[in-house]
Amino acid sequence: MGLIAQLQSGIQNALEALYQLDASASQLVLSPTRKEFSGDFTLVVFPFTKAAKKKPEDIANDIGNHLKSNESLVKDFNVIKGFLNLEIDPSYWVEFLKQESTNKSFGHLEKNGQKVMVEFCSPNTNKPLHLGHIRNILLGWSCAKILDQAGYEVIKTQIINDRGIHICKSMVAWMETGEGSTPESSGLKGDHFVGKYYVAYNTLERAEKDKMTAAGEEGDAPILKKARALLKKWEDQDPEVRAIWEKMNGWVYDGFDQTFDALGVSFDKLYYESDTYLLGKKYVDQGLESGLFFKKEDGSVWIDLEDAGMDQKIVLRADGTSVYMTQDIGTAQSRYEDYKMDKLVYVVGDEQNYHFKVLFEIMKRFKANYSDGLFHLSYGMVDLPTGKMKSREGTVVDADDLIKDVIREATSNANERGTLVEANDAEQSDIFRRIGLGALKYFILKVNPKKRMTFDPKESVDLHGNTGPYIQNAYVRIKSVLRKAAESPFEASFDNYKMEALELELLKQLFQFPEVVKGAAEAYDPSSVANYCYELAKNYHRFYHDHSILKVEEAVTKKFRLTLSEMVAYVLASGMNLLGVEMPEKM
RNA sequence: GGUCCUGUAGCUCAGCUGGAUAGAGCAGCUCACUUCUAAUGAGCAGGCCCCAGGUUCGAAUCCUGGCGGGAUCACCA
Repeated sequence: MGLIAQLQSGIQNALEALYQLDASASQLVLSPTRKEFSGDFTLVVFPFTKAAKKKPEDIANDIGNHLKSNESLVKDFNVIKGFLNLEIDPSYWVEFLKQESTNKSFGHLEKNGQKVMVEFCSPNTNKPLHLGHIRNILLGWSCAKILDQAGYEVIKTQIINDRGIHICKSMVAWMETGEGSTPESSGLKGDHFVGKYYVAYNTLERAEKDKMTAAGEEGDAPILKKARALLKKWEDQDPEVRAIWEKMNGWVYDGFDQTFDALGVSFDKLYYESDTYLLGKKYVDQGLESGLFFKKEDGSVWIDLEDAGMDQKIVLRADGTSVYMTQDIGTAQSRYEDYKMDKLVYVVGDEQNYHFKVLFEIMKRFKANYSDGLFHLSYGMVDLPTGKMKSREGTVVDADDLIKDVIREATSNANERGTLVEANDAEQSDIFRRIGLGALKYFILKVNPKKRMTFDPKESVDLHGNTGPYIQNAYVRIKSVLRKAAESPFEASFDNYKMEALELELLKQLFQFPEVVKGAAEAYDPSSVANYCYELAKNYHRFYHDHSILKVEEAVTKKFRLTLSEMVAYVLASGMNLLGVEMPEKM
């Protein structure tokens, strides 16, 4: 039984013995004692005043005394107002360190036999990735890591939006103005190359439209008509068009792969919309048969969700073609056929909240096996200090540029400090990469996903304060001490060690880690892990500042502090790994 | 207009399943490197937790109603 559960059952026994009260564990608010009071865990006794018919202070004292004499864990207690502060026998914490410091799977929850699929990134293939995708990718990746560590089997996937009018626009522009150029011939990364033609298309269309307006003509620009014709040919499987489409998409995928590599992310399975966009139709037929859907006079198919507080929603056009919802129904079902997952998480921006609310309701009515496990990890838009990112105004922050910038910043910062002279170039650039990306990833993931966030490029590469590098630095400090310690090995046991306040605090924090992982997995929220890592690093920095490790005389103290440090390093690395952040050994 | 999200220090954010005197970082001002790395630590200053009611022994946290910001209410994806 865990410590908390043991305390709770002790308190239950106390309440039963003292007041014949039958309290459920959930009624027992047992929280870590606030720093300004002494004790380890605090029980709030106000809820029992009515049933026990006593003053809060008396109840707290009664329970405290009962626990002290019946629970060996509880060494002492104090009462302030209605708060019972319990002090755990310090040997418990020392024993905890002894046990868990060698546990290579500390913070890994037991396998629960469930499968979860996480969809994230899901780009269009007509332009490069930008800052918004980065938030999406980091959230999805981190979420997948957290779920994996919380005991799930995780399948990472994305749906690639590789068809539609926007792709055809890039194609038209390239066919008209590209003159056979390629990413190689132009020295551009594939996705940027194709993106260039998407921009070119928009410029062309606007120019044509302006000319038409000036001439008093109405209607669509000729180039738009060409793009539409291309889409029609694509849908009719025209081999020539398909070949160009495949070639251009191939360039884009090459480019994306480089960005994914740079970010250190990967996927287990890719779904392409060109394969899936027709999948939903058979479910429309099923829905019609079962009466879930209904047909309007024009032949379009709808579902009525008004009894669930939503509107009517179209699921098939009158001409029999799919809409977004049709595709998502089909894709979800086909994923289930592929993987039989228990849960399905979509990492998609919050502008699609309503879409997913409707989709999940439909899947529930379809009685899909995984419908209780559907979750939309919705995140807010990323703003710049100057306002919204707008592609028309050229204020979009490109993903590749951003990655380069943060690494460059980490590099120049480190060179200024000049502490890495002994490392060779390859080592150095790897360290700078870890620091730069650590800064970027932490900066984005520390914010609660639901919140719209402001991204200040200057602040994102800041290496002081509540940042990724600050946490990495705590790890590096430990590693440096451990390296030095390894030079003169010694044996000692710290069984009877008497801890300093900061040491106890660090241990209690380490103790929390599995709970943090569990909570983050339940809430699909990496920011709680980020904040935990920060608090742990902060306490370690303070400990490191106040207490020597290698310079203390007593072998017992030295051993304890080394072991404690080692475990802090392990948990920091493990926690940051959940955010997709790699730790440098030196910095 | 309906629905959903959001509002905490000058700025960026924690805390929100109700608990003790609301916390960090940045920016500003002090101080501490002959040290296991100062990418650090200690301190000062900075708050009608958007407003008004309600529930409660207790509200930043829950409820109601406002106000500000955002999204959405497409046969685009």
